[in-house]
Parts: sequence; C-alpha cells; structure tokens
Amino acid sequence: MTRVTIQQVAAAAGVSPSTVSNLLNGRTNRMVPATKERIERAIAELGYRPNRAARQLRTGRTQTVGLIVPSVGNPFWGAFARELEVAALAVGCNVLLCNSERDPDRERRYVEELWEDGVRGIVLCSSLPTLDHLADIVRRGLRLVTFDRPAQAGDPEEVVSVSINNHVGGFLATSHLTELGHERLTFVSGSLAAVNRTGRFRGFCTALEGADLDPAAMPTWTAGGGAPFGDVEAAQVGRQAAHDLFSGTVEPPTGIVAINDMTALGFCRGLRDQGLHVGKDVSVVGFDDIILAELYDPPLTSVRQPISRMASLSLEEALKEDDREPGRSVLLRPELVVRDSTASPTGATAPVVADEDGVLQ
Amino acid sequence: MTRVTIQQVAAAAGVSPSTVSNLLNGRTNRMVPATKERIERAIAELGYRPNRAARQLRTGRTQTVGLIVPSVGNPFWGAFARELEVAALAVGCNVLLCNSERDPDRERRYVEELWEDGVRGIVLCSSLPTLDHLADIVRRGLRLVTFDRPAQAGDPEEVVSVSINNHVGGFLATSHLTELGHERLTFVSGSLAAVNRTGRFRGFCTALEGADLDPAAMPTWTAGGGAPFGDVEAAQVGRQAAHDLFSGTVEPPTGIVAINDMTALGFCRGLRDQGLHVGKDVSVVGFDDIILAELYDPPLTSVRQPISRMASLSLEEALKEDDREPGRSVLLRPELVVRDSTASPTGATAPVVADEDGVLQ
DNA sequence: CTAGTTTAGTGCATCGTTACACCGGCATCG
DNA sequence: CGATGCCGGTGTAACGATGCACTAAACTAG
Repeated sequence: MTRVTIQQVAAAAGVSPSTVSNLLNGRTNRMVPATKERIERAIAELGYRPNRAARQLRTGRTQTVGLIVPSVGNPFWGAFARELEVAALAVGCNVLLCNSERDPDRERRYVEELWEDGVRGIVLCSSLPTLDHLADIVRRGLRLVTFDRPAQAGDPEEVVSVSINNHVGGFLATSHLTELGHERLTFVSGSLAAVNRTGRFRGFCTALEGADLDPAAMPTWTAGGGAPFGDVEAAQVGRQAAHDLFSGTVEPPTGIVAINDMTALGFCRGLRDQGLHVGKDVSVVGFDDIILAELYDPPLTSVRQPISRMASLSLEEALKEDDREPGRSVLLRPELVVRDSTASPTGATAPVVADEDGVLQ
Repeated sequence: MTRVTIQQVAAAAGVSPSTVSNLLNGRTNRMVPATKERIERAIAELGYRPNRAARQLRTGRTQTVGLIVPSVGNPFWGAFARELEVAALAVGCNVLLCNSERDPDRERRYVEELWEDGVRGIVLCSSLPTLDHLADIVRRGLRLVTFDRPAQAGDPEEVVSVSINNHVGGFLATSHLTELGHERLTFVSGSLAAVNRTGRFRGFCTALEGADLDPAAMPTWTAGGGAPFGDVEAAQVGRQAAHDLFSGTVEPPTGIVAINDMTALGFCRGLRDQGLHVGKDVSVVGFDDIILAELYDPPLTSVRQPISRMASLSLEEALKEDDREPGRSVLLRPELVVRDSTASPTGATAPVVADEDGVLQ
C-alpha cells in the first residue's frame, strides 16, 4: 500500500540514503562493488521505484519530453507521436503529448506549462514563421527542437531543428509530374503561412522552371489565411480546392501537388464529387506518405518522410544536455513513392521505373 | 529566471504562506475579502504559478489523467485522444498519452507508472478479456475507466466503463447488409480476443438470425491470435482477409462486416488487388467512422461512435473523486452511416432512406 | 465581567530525493 | 614519524507546497 522509500532501501542494505541515491544516479565509482550489489538486491526485493515528484522537486528536472503537434487526429502526427514514444521508451523517458491545433496562443501556453513542469526538452511540431512567442522561454534555458521547421533567420540560436528538405520534397513531387508530361499544375494548400509549406512550394516552383514552365502562370490554390489545420480541416481544404478548380471557367490543371496527404485525399474526394477520376483525368501527388496513401483507391503517389529516423533524432536533440551545438539544423532527404494517382496527362499509365515498394531510386 | 514561490507571494501580500495556500486551495472562507484580494493581486503581479512537483510530493495527487490507447497511429485513437484533451483542458487537466500496442505487459507497465506518478485517473482503451493484471492496482485506489470495454463479470467492481453498445453496432452493420439482400456474409477481424470485438461479433450473429440466416454457416475470418493490433497491422489484416476469401475455391461472401475502419479499408484495398469493386462486387461495412471513411473511394459505410461525448464522459469518470458508483457501465448507442461501399448484391444502388449526412434514422 | 465561541490567520513538521560538505581510516611519501 | 591524499561513505539542509494544530483578537451570552 504505502510506497517504498529510499530510506527503507537504505535500511535494508545497511547503508545511508545518500549512498543509495549515489547508486541511483550513476555515481558508482564512490562505492565498493559489494555495497553496490547489496543495494541493488534491496531495491529488487522491496520493489523500490524512485518518487518522481520528489526527485523533480529536488533537481528541477524530469525524465519527460514534451511533444506538441498540430493534432493527433491527423494520422501523420499520430504516427510520428508513436515513433517518438518508441524512441523515448528505449531511453527511459516519457512523452507528454499536446495538440496545439496550430494556435500560436495555445502553443505558447503549452510550451510554458511544459517548461514549468520541468520537461527536459520539447519537440515542437509547428511551422510558424517566427519563434518570437517562445524566444524568452528558450533564453531561459528551454531545450527546444522544432520538427519540420528548418531554422530561420531570427530564430533564437539555441533552437535545433529536425526536418526533411521540403524544397527537395516539393521538387520531387513536381518534377515527377512534369516528367510525365504535365504542363498545367496547381499547388494546393491551406494557408501557406508555415515555413515547411513555403519550402515545398518553392520546390514546386523550382521544378517548374526546370521544365521550362512558368510558375507565375500556374494557379496556386490556398485556403483563406484562417486557422483550420487539423485533420478534418485539411481534408476539407482539399475537397474545396477540387470543387473550385474544376467548376470554374478557367482551364483546370492536369496535375496537383498537395501540401500533405490529408489534403490530397480530400482533393481526390472532391474530384470524385464531380465525376472525375484520379490518376486518369487528374494526377495527384500527396506529401507525408501516411499509411492511408497506400490503401487509398487509387493508391496515392506521395513524398515520404522518414518519420522513424526523424523521431529518434528529435528525441536525441531534445535530451542533449551539455554539448549544445546551437542552431543545428538537420535536414533529411525525402523520397518520392510513386503509386497510381499519377499518370501522364493522356491517361496512359505512368512509365516510371520504381522498385517493388514503389520507391523511386 | 528563478521561479516565483509561494513565500514570495506571501511576502508581497503581507501574509503567511499558509494563507496563500489556503486561497489556492479554495479555503477562502478562512479569510476576509480584503486579504483575498491582496493575495490575488500579488499572484497576478508576480506571475506566480504553483510548482506541480512540490504540490504533488506533498499531496500525492496530480491534475493529470493518463490515457492508454492501442496506438495513436490509428486515426480513431488519434481522434479520441484529441477529444479527451479538449475535455481535459476545459477543466484544467493534462493528459498523459501512452501507446500500449495492445501488449498486456506494456499496458500494465504504463498503468503502474501512471499510478506511481500520481495521476488522478486512467482512461484505458483496451479490450482485454480480463483486468486481472490490473486488479491489485485498482484495489489500491486507482480510478480506472475502461473505454470501449463494457464491464465484465470478474472485473474489480471499482472499475467504470464507457463504451458504445457493440452488440447494437454489429447488429446495425449486419442487418443493413441483410436488408440489402445479402445472404453470404463474413465477419473480418484480427484476433477476437477483446470484449468489444466479441460484442460486435455477437451483433453480427443476432442480425443473421433475425434474417433467417445461419451464423454457423458464415465463414468468419480472423487473423491468428498474434499480437498485431496497430494501425498498419489492422489494415494489413483486412488486406490479407480479402486475398484469402477471394482466391480460394469456396464461394466468397457478397458482404463484409469489418471490425473497424482500418481493417475495412485494408480489405477494400485487398479487393482491388484482385480487380474487384467495393460497393459493386462486394459490400463492405466498417466500424468507428473515422474521418477517412468519408474520404475513401467509395465512401465507406460505417458504424459511428460518438467519440466526443464518450471522451467527456470518460474524463468525468476518471476525475470523479468521492461519490463512487462502483461498476458503473455507460453504454452509448452507435449510429450507422450509410455511404457507397454497400449496395444490394445485384449491384444496384442501395435503396436506403438516409438523411443528408448519410445517418440512418 | 467572565467564560465560551467564532474569526482570521500563522507555525511547523512533512512529503522523498539530492548533492554538497564533511569525516574517519588507511596508504603513501619525504 | 607526521603530513598529505584518497577511498568509501554519511549528515544534513534544502526543493516548494500543504494542512493540521494552534492562537490572538473579537465577539457573544448569561
């Protein structure tokens, strides 16, 4: 019923609480092996588990990292959260998950709260253009890792970032379409007020230029600057875009690059609303390669993020204590996974060489 | 830089720390209004926030509830986690999220850890047949709410449950198919070693009997008893089922009831692998009505769980302190949402009356 | 006017762990 | 032989909030 304390362990092992504490904190060089074993036996026999609250009160630290995502309702973030938890578990950490819904206020409140709760670090999945709202907390020592938001000029230099190269991602997606022969493309996104998104968009433009197409001539569809960035909303945005683009008087595009898979899936749904066929009438490329991309009909061509690797890297950085390497920015390379939602504009099947998994080499 | 403590507030307000503590804990009847105001002003001016660790060490309580889900990678759980967080936020609580991956060991470890960390209650999304592995912790006072797992005989009586009526859900899904004229149905699931799953299956059988069909004559497809219950796995299970059922020599079913939407979507994918069309060649009903059900092609008929309502109820129960009503089991009624993945076996469109939203009245 | 009661607020021990300062004893050194 | 250094380990004062037991002052009743 009542918890086992360090004193009871000490008594059982015939040493002082200090010595037990020393063992617990890895200062084993301060004791003879026999003592160490006695203590370890006592711990095992009594089933002792250190009291986190007491420990934290004393040291001001936790074994917890905070994770702030836009919304776990979005399968991409759900999958990432899961990966981060796996990584954390492996090093004896906990993950405290928060949904910001991409609201800067809520984001700040969560960061403050986590900081006051003494988390070791925070992995922030946000792509707000500035980190000004968090600058003071970072200066006060918070270990902040931004995920999918490469470091920007003006960021506090202590901030580390882990991200894919969004420019390359946007480029891969787009040049896949131009290589298939598409010449009228549209970039579909909710608000572009996020640095990962502008990166993807720049990749889109670069690829167009490489194919001798004029980015300025391509309509870009973005939702109003409004807030919605969740799971439902992302799909809604895509669906709305399809309605807008294919019901007007202007000539619609033959290829679409969507900001993420949920938007892409929503877009596909919108196309169907109008009797159009994805992969035949219109080619669609998504981004993130969530599990559902492969299950969809047609299976969705998408830019894959190596979330498992990114999760371990993020965690590592969030836990790093001493050898700070300020402003470090890790950029991983995304992969294009070609499936059936893309084809040449004539309607022929994509003549693309890919391995069994659909990964373009 | 350094935190504001209760002593500083007390000094600023010209009272003792005890009085500030009294205010903080709602014992305002013990002080004159003027004092109360002075303290409140001091708190605001200094930006004081109570130290959680200290508070917890002293009281043994937290403002945190634990949430254990099989895997947030599954959009259903992601959506539920988000709803629970919303509910918690509204009453000033935090949610600590854990993925059990449906591993009883991991589940138990998490429960223990959360309990030792002093959470106020735990919402456990698990449907293991017994709670034996948690019985002792519950007896020691843990406030446990099981989600989507109605109370079973043999459960510790302190446990409360919040769930839909799975029997009704299975019944709704199945009778929808029989009413369409289907006579060869298959229930597709990963392991059935979970009470919510057996409930759905019983509903399946009841509906068959109601339609004068023999449940025993219907093949049930279940994956081996193995562990996998995650997001990837659920879809994989469905896909495998489709391969098995439609490649053998036995006459395949015309209608499928899947244990959840991920499995249903995987199943649809598997049908396509073999050139079959969902909603034409085979009707498929899912369960949960995740956001992707509507986006899918064809949009998936599914049994909707009222997750928002369930989340608030779960939270409420998890926080309830005193008036324990042991063994309470809340069962909500699920809704069938009819979309295009189901039709009569001839291939005609479903002649079902539904409102604009697809909700069957 | 005194004894008793209520009001408004305080003192202090305490939760379990940590880490710095310290200490006795033994070995080594010049 | 006395001084020095190291080894293995201990004593103790916090960390910040809580809440019981207590009290001084004001008020009430008889």
